[in-house]
Amino acid sequence: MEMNCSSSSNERASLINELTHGMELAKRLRAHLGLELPTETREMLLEQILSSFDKALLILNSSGSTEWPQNVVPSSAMSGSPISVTESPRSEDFNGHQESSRDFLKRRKMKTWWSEQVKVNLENGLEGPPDDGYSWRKYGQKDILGAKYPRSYYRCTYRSAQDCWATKQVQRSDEDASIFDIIYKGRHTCKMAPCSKSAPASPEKQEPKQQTTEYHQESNKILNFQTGLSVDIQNMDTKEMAFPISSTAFDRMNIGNYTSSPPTLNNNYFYSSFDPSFISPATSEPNYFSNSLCKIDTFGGFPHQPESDFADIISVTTSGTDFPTVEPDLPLGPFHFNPISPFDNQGFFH
DNA sequence: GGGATTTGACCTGT
DNA sequence: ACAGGTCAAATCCC
Repeated sequence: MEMNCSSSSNERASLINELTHGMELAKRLRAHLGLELPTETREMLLEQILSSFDKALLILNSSGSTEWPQNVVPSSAMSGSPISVTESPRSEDFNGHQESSRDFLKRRKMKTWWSEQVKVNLENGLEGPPDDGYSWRKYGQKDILGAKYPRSYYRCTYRSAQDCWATKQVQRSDEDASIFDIIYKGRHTCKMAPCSKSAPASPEKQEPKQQTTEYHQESNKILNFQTGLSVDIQNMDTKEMAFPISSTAFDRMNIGNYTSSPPTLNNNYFYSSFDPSFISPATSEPNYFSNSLCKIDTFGGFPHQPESDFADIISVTTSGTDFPTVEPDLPLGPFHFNPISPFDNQGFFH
């Protein structure tokens, strides 16, 4: 899966093709979405997915590299999206691409945490948020002042084994017990155990004394909840729709038939999905995507950073809608490390 | 018995 | 001093 600066034009063309394909997928998804999300939210999410692809194409085109295929149709012209990139407060610079891609990337590398709200269908017996595809170990629970429910703290099961420092906090919403606020900190650097593990992860017990075995029993459903289990993203904090594509949103687009992936992988998710070496022509092959993701070597160096580094929070908004987590001290964020990142292209940075 | 969870103690920042 | 976050021994569960 090595795909570095010397990637061939063909590979880049594939990347763009996949981006284009992804956009088409999003559009299809928009057409077939269920009724779980409020219409507004659903539309917003999807439009952002589309506009994000839009931006990705823009970035590719504005990379300045003449090596890039020019057959990309940037902008909404292709997506037909009624919402342009100006939708995002911080993306306005993208209009007329006044903002350089580098500047754009600079902005993107700030956030070290992100949150999302997950709504569960209590009727299904779930006591906690859905399995997000990772294996978490609970290491603490704390009553939070003014909060109705305690906050649970989780860390990656493979913290010691693989030096993976991803953590998350889960707290049930005061207003709506079916909503869980999940804050992810750090990204997974672990090469996860087989994603096939329908495993379990985060049976958040938010209500003391309540058992959550039902949650585990529902894990299979969770892994397929795109097909019906109502675990919805509600992270539509519109205060900062800066970067429309949310990993979670993207994941939930179901490229790879896996819809509950956490943002932590998302950068990898995002790009890997366009990696010709990872993706089969039929991107919808069940599990293929997920498995390939699991094998992605994530951004080097990160795992060795103390957890406290994650506290370097720049943006204070929730927003699973943001492109998540890029280490502030990483020179170029995810793009820098992603093997297929167009931004590794020398032409782009130099 | 081993891994996961619980929970009081401890640490850290404000 | 207080609240939030983490540790780690005790406990639970398979």
